[in-house]
Amino acid sequence: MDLFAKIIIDQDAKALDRVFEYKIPDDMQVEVGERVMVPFGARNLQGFIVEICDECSYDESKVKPIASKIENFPVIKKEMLQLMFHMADKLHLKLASVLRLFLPSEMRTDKVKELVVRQVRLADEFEMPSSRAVKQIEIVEHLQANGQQKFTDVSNQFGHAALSALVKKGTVIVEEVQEFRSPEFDIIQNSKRELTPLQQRAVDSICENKTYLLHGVTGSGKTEVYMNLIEKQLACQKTAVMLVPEISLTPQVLANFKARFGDNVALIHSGLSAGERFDEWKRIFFGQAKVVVGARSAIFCPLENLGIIIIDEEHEQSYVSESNPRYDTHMVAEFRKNYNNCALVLGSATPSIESYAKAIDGESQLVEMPVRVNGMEMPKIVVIDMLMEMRQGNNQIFSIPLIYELKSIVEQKKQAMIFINRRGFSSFQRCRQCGYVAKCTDCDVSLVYHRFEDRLKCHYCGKRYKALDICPSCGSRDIKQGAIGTERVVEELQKLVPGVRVLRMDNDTTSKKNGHRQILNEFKNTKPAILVGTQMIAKGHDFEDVLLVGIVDADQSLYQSDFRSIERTFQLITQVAGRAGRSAKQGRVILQTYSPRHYVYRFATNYDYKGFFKKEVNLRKVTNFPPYARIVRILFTHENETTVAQECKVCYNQIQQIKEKYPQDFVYLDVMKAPLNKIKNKFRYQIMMRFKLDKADEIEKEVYESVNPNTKSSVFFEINPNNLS
DNA sequence: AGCACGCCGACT
DNA sequence: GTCGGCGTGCTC
Repeated sequence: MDLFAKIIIDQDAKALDRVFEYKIPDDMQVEVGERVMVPFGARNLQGFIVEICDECSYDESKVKPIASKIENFPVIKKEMLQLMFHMADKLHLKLASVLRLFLPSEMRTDKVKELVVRQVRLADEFEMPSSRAVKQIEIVEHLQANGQQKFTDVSNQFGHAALSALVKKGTVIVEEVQEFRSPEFDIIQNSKRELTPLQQRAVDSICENKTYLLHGVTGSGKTEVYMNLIEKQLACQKTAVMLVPEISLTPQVLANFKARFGDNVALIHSGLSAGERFDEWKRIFFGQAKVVVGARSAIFCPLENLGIIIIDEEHEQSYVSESNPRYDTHMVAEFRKNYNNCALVLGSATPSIESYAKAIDGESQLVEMPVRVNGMEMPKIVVIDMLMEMRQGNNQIFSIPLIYELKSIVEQKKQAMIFINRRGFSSFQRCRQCGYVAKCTDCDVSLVYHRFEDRLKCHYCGKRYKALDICPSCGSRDIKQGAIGTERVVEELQKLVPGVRVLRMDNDTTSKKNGHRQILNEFKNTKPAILVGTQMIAKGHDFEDVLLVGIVDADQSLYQSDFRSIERTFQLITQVAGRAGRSAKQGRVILQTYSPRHYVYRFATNYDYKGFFKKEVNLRKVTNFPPYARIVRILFTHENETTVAQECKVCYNQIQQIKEKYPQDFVYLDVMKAPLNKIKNKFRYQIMMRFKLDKADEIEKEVYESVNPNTKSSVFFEINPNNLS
């Protein structure tokens, strides 16, 4: 009987986003998940088998046979196939574009790369070639000196003829070997430590196949808890994935895991070369690596028999992919947890409002670690009112108290960090006399200043306002758009605090290879020293001699046009503060702000997460924002502006009809140009909507289905987007 | 996506 | 006459 295969063509095009049916040749054995070549129109394309059946639903006379297999095993495992359908359905992504997330790019680029490498080595016993065969002798000597080599390398270096002659004689043996390049890492000793009772309790309470929220203050030793949980799983023959924000995957962290888990661990991070990445993937795929530690995309690793999934710093927005295909790591982790019937641990010192709300509602289990391992107090945070500083005649970046503290640090030959809060590129307008910042009357988020139009705009509803020239609150004309660059801060510091080494760490200085490590090493060995940097200094570096942390302009993240901006500010302060006083001496944090009375600073300085959560979650409830509402953004892009605008409008009209069906649920619906109206010569228009949760799934589904799949524009869906652009 | 088919303008 | 522009439509 004839067999047929349903195949997804590996092309990222809307028109091909469905299964195509092919006949399986009688002499071909295939399985679901395998990668094959198929004739497609005039071409031969790669495809993935997603189903095998004994009849076909397409006109049988038009069905072509599969041309050939690419590997002889399924590259996409069953779980991932289900995940593909799940993601494509929930996030409205193209099937092929989801599949591409599951495979290292090396497998697609360059026609087809082999999973195994042909290697040559000398036979155990052989006769030396005759003295006339110069090339052959060279090869034998080369192999004697260097051991096993790649077939292609030897053949390129010494010529194919000589090598195959040796193979024919049996002098050289060809083998197909998995060759793994292992990534470089610092060698350190296994730092396994005795657990504190609190850590032990956390480890013990995470034992079921549930979702856990591990809320542990900075310095409470969450990493040690994770490592113990992973060891527990390894002991019962299970595997583990641990996700860490890319920015935290420092050489030190990687070395720690390597020291603890040795060859059992595969590390996936952006510093790997393409080849190394592919090799790590192979080790995972074939079961040699049982633990995977990596950034966001590691959630797609082909581990089988998962026992635990850990998402460290779960509140980090980098867990939401912002380029296509857009996905949310939490959602994928939840799927894999259910499929493998294993535990999912979300860890953070400052959980996202959404995750903490779930724990409070009993959807996940809350595990708390409220005390630091070394029993130290959290550093004291001092709030400096920059408006007051200005009124007293200080117009500089640094407040008098901060300069004073910095000088004192230099005298003591200790260290300090200066954190520059710089998020995104959008800027707000602020009155320098009273601290007033303009907000949208409809959305309760800060307005973004658009220099080009000299207007203020709300990025949630598109409402436009006149730019400020007189402050509506105090009548002053002293209004500024403020964002401070790292270079300027360094310059100022060198002027104000002479005789100290000032190091800078930001995207510019860390872009070259190992830049990150170099700067941190230099900082470590220089005293006194000041390290100036952006987000990347906020994460997990422990320097014993850092006794002071300065936060230059905390408000930068507070007045982003984003409903999560207040929460993010709280998270940043807590994290940055955690850098000070990691050793015996208590640290100090100086926080400069123009809005000293904002509630976020009150809660942050008291390290009162729960108080902050209560206040914030209540605000979200009253103003109808997540987790009490859902925001959906549909983005249309096309090179022809009339086309996008028109197609977007048509879609909007459709959704307006849905809105009429659910008048109680819609809080907001509008069409507008996207904040970034044109990118790479493509115009961007968007529909923004917000509706209450009760019927959110139902409404969302109707909204998805109302979008015409045949538009010329590309259409992207985003749910509760982080930043709008 | 990419390739064929097809229907209009300007060139050896 | 025909070469070639890129709009439209199809690929199991």
